[in-house]
This record gives sequence, structure tokens and C-alpha cells, in this order.
Amino acid sequence: MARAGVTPERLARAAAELADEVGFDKVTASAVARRFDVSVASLYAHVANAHDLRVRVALLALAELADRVADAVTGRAGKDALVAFGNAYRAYAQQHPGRYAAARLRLDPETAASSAGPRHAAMSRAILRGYGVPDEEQTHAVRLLGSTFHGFVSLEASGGFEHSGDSETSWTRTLDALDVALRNWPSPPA
Amino acid sequence: MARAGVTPERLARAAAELADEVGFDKVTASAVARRFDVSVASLYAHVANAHDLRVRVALLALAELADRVADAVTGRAGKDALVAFGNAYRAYAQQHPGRYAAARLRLDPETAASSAGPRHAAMSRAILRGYGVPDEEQTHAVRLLGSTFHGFVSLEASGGFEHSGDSETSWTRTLDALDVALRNWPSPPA
DNA sequence: TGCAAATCATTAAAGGCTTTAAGTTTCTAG
DNA sequence: CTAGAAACTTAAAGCCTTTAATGATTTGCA
Repeated sequence: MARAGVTPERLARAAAELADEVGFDKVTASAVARRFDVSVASLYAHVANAHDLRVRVALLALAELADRVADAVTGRAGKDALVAFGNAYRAYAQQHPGRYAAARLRLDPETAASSAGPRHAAMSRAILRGYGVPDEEQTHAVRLLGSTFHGFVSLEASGGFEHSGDSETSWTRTLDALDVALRNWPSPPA
Repeated sequence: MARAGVTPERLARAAAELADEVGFDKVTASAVARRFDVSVASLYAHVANAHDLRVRVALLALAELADRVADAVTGRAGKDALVAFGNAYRAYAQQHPGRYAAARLRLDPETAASSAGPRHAAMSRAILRGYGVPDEEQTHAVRLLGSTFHGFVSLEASGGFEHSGDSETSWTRTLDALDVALRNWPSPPA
């Protein structure tokens, strides 16, 4: 009965590791409890429920991802920054598939607002400023970046590109395409 | 004990409806059995296991989606075709969120090959031919289309765009961006 | 027509996950 | 040193998956 020293933070970290090892969908309260060598019930003193546990993994992942991206883009602008952003994003998803899956969890508005989500948006906007995308168009361009990166990484992770290789070239083309789109962004109503 | 007339097809259809109503993750063998007013165990005479049931929903959705897209693009070319493709894709995802989620299920290679997946790729290639994208680049361009559409629709469905509205304009811009990218596709090694 | 084999469905049961309730041990602050 | 808070445990109920054994219903062929 020595205390195991369970805290919400340690739980989230353990759950994140578990997610990367066996998949986010297999992150259960039971599995995390086993990893801590603690009874399942005791977890419920630290997290509200199984969903809460998963949300914590999501927040952890969003923060880590934002850190990585921030590191990658500082000191760069234009296509350099775009590529650095994309590469950091993709690398994180490849190195931490479980965490990445968690980061795509639907969060309720308040939770989302207090997450690193806004930091992601801010970094995207910083890149767009470099491209001269007008303010009132930035929301749309942020969405294009987010959609494209997420879409690529998500299809790549789910094995959609395995049949015929050369994922790298596809990624390069994707970055090129975004660069072209941002450089020729349609001014207000074209 | 009157027979309920359960068949793999009817199960898949019921599961698809259930998915659209309550979410794909809540499609359980138990829930489908209840909907058929049949004991859970009897389902296992028709599907191998719960995963098999979900795969069947995925195959159903992929086929339906391919039908919709095919309808939309026939008789069109260039940007018209691109927009029709995208709109059909997005509309399906919006009208059938559960089925769409199912369609993104990871399939093993053989199953994927026998699914409507190849039809999707073929329709994408048809569009690319209209844009004059060279053969050896088509795989990459197909991936860009798939990534972008999936990414947008997926983020939109998961509520990522709710905070600040005007999803429609974002979608228009996304289609414009793809059009630009395809028209200026980098010939082999630019 | 009539019955045997193949089908379809049921009950039973084991094993896992989630969550709550109630009780016990370990800290820690006064 | 001791009481209350905090951390854990066991117990139990409810739901899901899957397999096994059993009973009912078709179906098609003598």
C-alpha cells in the first residue's frame, strides 16, 4: 500500500506513452492503472472519468506540438517557415502517432480555448503575414494550412499511402502547392 | 423466436444508420443487435466480430461516396470537375458523419483493394488528366487532393471551425487553392 | 407429405472496461 | 501525538465482446 504518487500530470504522461505504443483508442483507464501498478478505481481520485484522461493526453500533445512548431519556425519566414512548420508537424505525428491522434480529439469550446490550439493558430498567422495574406483572409488560409497538414499526416498515418511509395515526394509537392496557393492568395472577392 | 432475417448486408446498413445517429465509435455489436431486436450472440453468425461489422460499414460508405462523386463529376472537367468532386465529398461527410468516419477506418491491404478505394483514386486521376498533370506526378496530386479534402472535412466535422464562422468561404478558398496548385503543377523536378 | 440437415437464434458464461461506494492506510499540519 | 485530509483498496453493478451449447425453423429432397 505504499503510495504510488499518482497525479493528473503523471497519468496524462503515462497515457500518452501508452497511446504511442498501442494506439490512442486503446488508452483505457484500466491500462493506465496497470502501468502504475495501482487499482483502477484509484485513478478516479485524480481524473473525472476515462474521457477526462483522454482529454489530458490531447492537451499534452497539443502543447508539445506547439512547442515543436514554435522551435522550428522561429527565425524563418516565407516558404522556409512554411516548410519548417509542416515538417515539424509531420515529424511529431510520425514520432508520436498516439499523441497525435489524441490531439485531434474534439474538445469542448472552453477546453479548446485553454489549450495550445490558439498558439497553433497564432503561428499559422505569423507565417501568413510573411506571405502578405490580408487580415480578413487569414482565417481561411489558416484553415487551409491546418486541413492540408492534418489531412496528409492523417492519411499517411492510416496507411493510405502505403500501396505505392514515395511519400516524401508527395509531401514536397504538398508543401509546394501550399506555397503557390499562399503566394497567389485571392485578394478579397477575386 | 421468429427469425429476424439478419444478413451481413442488413447489419451493415443498420450499423451505418446507427453511426450517423450516434457516432461511429458508438457502433457496437450490442447496439446493432438491439436495433434488430435480436440477441447479441446471433450477430456473430453473420459477422466475424465487432471489427468486421465496422469494416462492413466502411465498405458501404466508401461505395456510397464513390457513387456520389461519380454522379457529380460526370460530364465535367477542369475546375468544374474539381469543385463538383469536392462538394460531393464534403456533402456526404456532412450528411453522413458516422459513415464518413467509418470510411476513414484503416483497412488491411486486401480489403482496401476490394473496396471502392480504387474507384476514388481513378476519379481523382480523371480530373488530373484534365489539368494536364503528368502521369508520374499523378500519385502525388491524388494524395494532395485526398489530404486536402479529408483534412478540411475532418476538421470541420470535429468542430475545429466553429469558433469563428464562415466555413463556406474557407471551403471556396480551399478549392481555389487546389485549382491553382493543379494548374501550376511542378513538372517533374521543377 | 414428411423428415433430416443446414440455418437462425437463444441462453449461459467468462473476461474486460467504467464508474461509484465504502472502508483502510498513510501523510501532514496543528 | 493525533485528527483530518488524501491516497488506495476491495466490492459491486452495468455494459460490451466473444464463444459454446442448445433449441427452433426452414428447406429441399425422398
